[in-house]
Amino acid sequence: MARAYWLLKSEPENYSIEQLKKDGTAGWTGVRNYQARNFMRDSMKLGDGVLFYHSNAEPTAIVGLAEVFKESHPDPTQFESRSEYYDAKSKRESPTWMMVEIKFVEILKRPLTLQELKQAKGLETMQLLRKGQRLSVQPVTPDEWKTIVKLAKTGR
DNA sequence: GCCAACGTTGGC
DNA sequence: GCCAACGTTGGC
Repeated sequence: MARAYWLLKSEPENYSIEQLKKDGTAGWTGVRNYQARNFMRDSMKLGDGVLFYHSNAEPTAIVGLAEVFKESHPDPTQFESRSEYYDAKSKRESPTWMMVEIKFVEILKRPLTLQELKQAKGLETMQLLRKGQRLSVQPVTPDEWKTIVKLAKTGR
């Protein structure tokens, strides 16, 4: 199967691309939205490309690349009663929340701000740019991926 | 199964 | 900090 592509949002105050670079890999814990979970559980495969996006940031931007390092497995924080992600209804025999792990690839030479992405040719239908789109895990098309990687390399 | 109330996300 | 958009909850 061909490599697929994704966009993951993170608030840099919570977890930034710089931190991912330091850590090398990161478990994507704490996702508590069913649609986002389904993407991680069903569709994200080893080696898939990941755009790392800083939300609630100055500026909001795609800041780096990563890839799927470990496919779907249960998010342990759902069972940790002291975690802010604790879910009392989730059972160990049938965990509600799944996660993947990602591996750092690179920090973009320059961040691609939301503003710039909105103006870029070829990204008009990108999910991230759709009004009201709040999903923290989103699919990215191969064309969008290509466009974004090229934008990051070439300046503009 | 509808839908109002409430909570969360995230750009600005 | 505001608030629009969306998801979830729970009464009926």
